[in-house]
Amino acid sequence: MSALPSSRDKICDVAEALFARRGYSGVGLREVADEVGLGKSSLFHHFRSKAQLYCEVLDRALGRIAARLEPVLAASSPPEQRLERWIEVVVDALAEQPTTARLLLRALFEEEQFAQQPPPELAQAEATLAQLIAGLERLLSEGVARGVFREVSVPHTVQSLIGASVYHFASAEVGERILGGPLFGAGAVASRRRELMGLFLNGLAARPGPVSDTR
Amino acid sequence: MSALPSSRDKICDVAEALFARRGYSGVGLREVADEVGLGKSSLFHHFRSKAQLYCEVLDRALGRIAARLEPVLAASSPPEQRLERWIEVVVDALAEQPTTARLLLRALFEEEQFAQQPPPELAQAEATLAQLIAGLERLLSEGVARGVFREVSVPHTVQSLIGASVYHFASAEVGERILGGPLFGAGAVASRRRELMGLFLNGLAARPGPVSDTR
DNA sequence: GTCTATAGTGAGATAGAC
DNA sequence: GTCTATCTCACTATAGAC
Repeated sequence: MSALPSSRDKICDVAEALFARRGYSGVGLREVADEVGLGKSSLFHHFRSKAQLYCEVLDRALGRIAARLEPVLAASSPPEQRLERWIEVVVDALAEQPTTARLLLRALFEEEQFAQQPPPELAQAEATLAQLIAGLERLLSEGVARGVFREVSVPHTVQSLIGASVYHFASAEVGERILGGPLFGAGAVASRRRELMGLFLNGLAARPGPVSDTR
Repeated sequence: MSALPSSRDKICDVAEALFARRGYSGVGLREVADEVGLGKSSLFHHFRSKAQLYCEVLDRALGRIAARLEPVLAASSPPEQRLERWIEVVVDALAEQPTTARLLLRALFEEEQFAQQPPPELAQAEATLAQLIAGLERLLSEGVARGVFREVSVPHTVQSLIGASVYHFASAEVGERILGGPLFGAGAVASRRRELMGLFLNGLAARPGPVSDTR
């Protein structure tokens, strides 16, 4: 499917890269059009407005993550294994498409821009996000209820997981300076997976002692 | 000191709030001037350009954090206690000035805007940040060396600490929906402190078992 | 130190030919 | 479905009176 990308898809791809780099207000449609190889006005045949284009790009990116997380959140394996898989899938998804983390982290800040007249696509993106969060909350609550996790605050743990995973891959030059190398290299990504699993599985483990690797 | 804020300070205060909310490109000097109660042109008597104003605002915010963290990073207490203090100070600093976290997290993304002609104030902000990170790395390395922390990757742990603390207070509506209440209320802030300490002290604790609260 | 006026540029969006 | 031309508006920044 989709062997030949339509103009619409090409516009979205280009816009996603630009929005991720410079944010909503930092990107001009002129720049998008030029990079796609179209005139500026042609964009308005595919999208009603810049806001709609942005929200569609955002929804696409969230949808990609949601699609990969769905099987993890629906699984019936024990919570600590599901959390391990969650971290693995999220890290891999963010690492494969370097634009995603920045786009999503920026989206936190840009929602205000659409507070007045939110395009319908925004509501869909928000619904997707709400579903993702609810799934993660269920996973954590179950772990706490079963006594395999400490009695942490589930919402705060969700925040920490999002922060530690999304921020890292969005941190660009600052992150590369801290790591002393590229964020998206295979080695760095594998390290991130390992470190996040270690931090959260040990950090959430119920009193007796740290959780040993289950594999 | 500074009982009477100068125009310069007022401009910085207003600009900080706006930059935090809408980012560099999302803010017009017109809006800043109106809110300060000045004409647009008057801003240029205090700042050479919008870029310089932004970088000065950023440096100010970073300086506030650095000033509070300095004694923590210079202390000679054991690493796990210093980490506890680090979390406490960072959470309190971010909580007291709600604009700070958003401004700093956004700054990650906006550095590219000044890549061509970076104002001198930007270099100072970067130096301050580098110092902060170096101090945190020292703290963690020492903990690992003494065997009180697991053999984690120090740079990755720095990233996780930044992500989990800064992201949280920058997460705005998304975070409030997850928490089910305000981010900056006294209770929520205390919870955040507690949860972060629990996560990181347990998550970093060396093999035998979780760290007990030292107070 | 603040103002008005304005230069000069580029933005998002529309109309209508092809 | 893409184009050219154009509208309207906002932006950063400057010049110069007060």
